[in-house]
Amino acid sequence: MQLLEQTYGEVNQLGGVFVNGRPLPNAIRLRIVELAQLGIRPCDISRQLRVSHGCVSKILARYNETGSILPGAIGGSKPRVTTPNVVKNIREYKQSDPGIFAWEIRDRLLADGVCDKYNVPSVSSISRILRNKIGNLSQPNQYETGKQASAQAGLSYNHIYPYSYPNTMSPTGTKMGSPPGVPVTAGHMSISRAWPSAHTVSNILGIRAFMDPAAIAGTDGYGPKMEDWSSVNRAAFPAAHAVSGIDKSAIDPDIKYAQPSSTLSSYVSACAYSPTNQYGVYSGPAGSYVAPGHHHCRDCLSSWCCAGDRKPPSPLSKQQQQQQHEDLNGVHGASLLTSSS
DNA sequence: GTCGTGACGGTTGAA
DNA sequence: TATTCAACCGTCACG
Repeated sequence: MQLLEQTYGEVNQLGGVFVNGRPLPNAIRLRIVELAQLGIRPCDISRQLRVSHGCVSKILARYNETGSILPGAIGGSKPRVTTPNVVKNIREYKQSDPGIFAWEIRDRLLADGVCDKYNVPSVSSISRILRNKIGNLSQPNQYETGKQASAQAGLSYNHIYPYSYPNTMSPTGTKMGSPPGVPVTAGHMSISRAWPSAHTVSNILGIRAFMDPAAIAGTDGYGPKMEDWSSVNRAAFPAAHAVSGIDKSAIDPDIKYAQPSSTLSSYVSACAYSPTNQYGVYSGPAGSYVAPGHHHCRDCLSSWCCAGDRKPPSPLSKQQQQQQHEDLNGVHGASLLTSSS
């Protein structure tokens, strides 16, 4: 079924081919951003590329926000927050105070700096940890009659406050009424989610090539899995990148999969579809008109890591525009981007 | 006509 | 191994 869809795709109202549930090929995503930066209106981009305007809007918004044209990481789960260290600390808290509530444990994890607000386990997770992992310490099987005190402590909050405590927690997760001045993990904003990002160095280093022609030529392009995509991000473009002084790429949590090692043949960040199907369709001059003068950081092999060197957009030459126009015509015509200058 | 947004049906992959 | 769940996707329709 899935294979069928990937093979044939679907056709939207504009006549464009897409695969439901799957991201557009990076070539098209890139083109959307390119055209937008050329001043072409989203509605025109939508028509030219035969991509729904909602999608164009979404991709552009995402690009403006994160600096990446890449889709986010599809599937999977968030990284586990119940690391051994966290469990260990929870165990200690529980041992020292068998009647401690899960939300109190959560607060203590924050206060003690074991976790920050981005990776602190939820109250329900803590409850689960207490129940499953260290329940035998102070929260024995509820069928047991012994150890009543601790067991009751464990049961009590489960019965009264099953999992959520909206009235006892501040928006920051700080327990209401906790002593003022208790540190609640500040300064982790840049960490974002613990979820690995497409914009991690490992991803960038894994870039092998920019475009998979199959991804551009037709629905075959949807075949590669998301984890095989690598960073095609704002680094390829000269537009503003940092927001509020923060390099968004650094905090962008999009993709979580490292890419196979490779070289960057162009400052246009690579888009590795599948490792076995990577061609530098966009690796050459095509990138030149995308971001004239912008080059990889040679130290990190990333075009985005050094956000500071991003340059403002430069207008295309007529020749470049002509080439781009030709490229555009091929986006949905299976002949896209075989060359550009 | 353009654009932002939410619902929807779908895919994906870790747990 | 199969299922569940929560992330994401692009399209579509609406305002």
